[in-house]
Amino acid sequence: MARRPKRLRLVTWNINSVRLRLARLADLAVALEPDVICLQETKVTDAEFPLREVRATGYRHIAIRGERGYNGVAILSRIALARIDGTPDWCGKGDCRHLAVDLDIPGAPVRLHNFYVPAGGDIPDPAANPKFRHKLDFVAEVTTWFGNGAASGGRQIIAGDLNIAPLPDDVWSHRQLLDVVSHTPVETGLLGQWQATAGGWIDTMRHFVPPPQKLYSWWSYRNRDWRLSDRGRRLDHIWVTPDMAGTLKAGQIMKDARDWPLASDHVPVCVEMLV
DNA sequence: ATGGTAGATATTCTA
Repeated sequence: MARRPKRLRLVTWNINSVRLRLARLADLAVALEPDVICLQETKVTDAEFPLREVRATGYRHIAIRGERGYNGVAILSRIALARIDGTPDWCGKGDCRHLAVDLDIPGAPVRLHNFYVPAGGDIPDPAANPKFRHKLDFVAEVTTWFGNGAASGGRQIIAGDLNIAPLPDDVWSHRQLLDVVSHTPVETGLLGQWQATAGGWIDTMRHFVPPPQKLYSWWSYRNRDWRLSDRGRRLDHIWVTPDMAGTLKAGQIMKDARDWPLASDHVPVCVEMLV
């Protein structure tokens, strides 16, 4: 007898401090009713992670990898999950930028990766800027890892703040951002190589909203009126392996979240699948 | 060309 497909609504959100924005997380849970939420920049150690408050929003299954003050990723789920141990220590830095879990969908498991790629600093020159060097090395290492078989063996999802806006219509001005970290050709080229692993990951937001429509997920705090100037970039992504193409049902970027009280500079990105 | 804001932490770093 055929298995009844399960709705999987997945959100990725750079929350920029989970402790500061717990109320916004609860709002997100009510507004979108995601089954799984991938968070980046939780900025909290595992010992200090607000587990009780997050469980109270309805997410009983939680995987966390955090450190003090910076970085930090978490996966919150209504679906049971099993954490994947032994993922690489990217660039040997011991920082908290990647979590992988298997979602317990009976008869149809899905592996989920949550990434927070280094932002890369201000100067797009790896010789002059170690943060940019780190970013390029990080993406290259991840690409090698997936290319060497980490992506083989079934359905997988990559979600997270990849800190790269790959397409010309993923930024407010392609021409003006070619020299700006997040949209330089070396970065978009490397991201393309990563995306080409696993037989070609599907960019789910662009599956639903193809170019030349503009699509952003981040607006700087430094713009006085973010909506008026609309100088956005699409830094947050959800990719799926090609064998999941038929599961994609809807996608949306929750732009209104940028106007929430005490907003993050990133907004939630959401995809719905029937898996 | 510059500086603008935000968060965690400690008076500076990261984004």
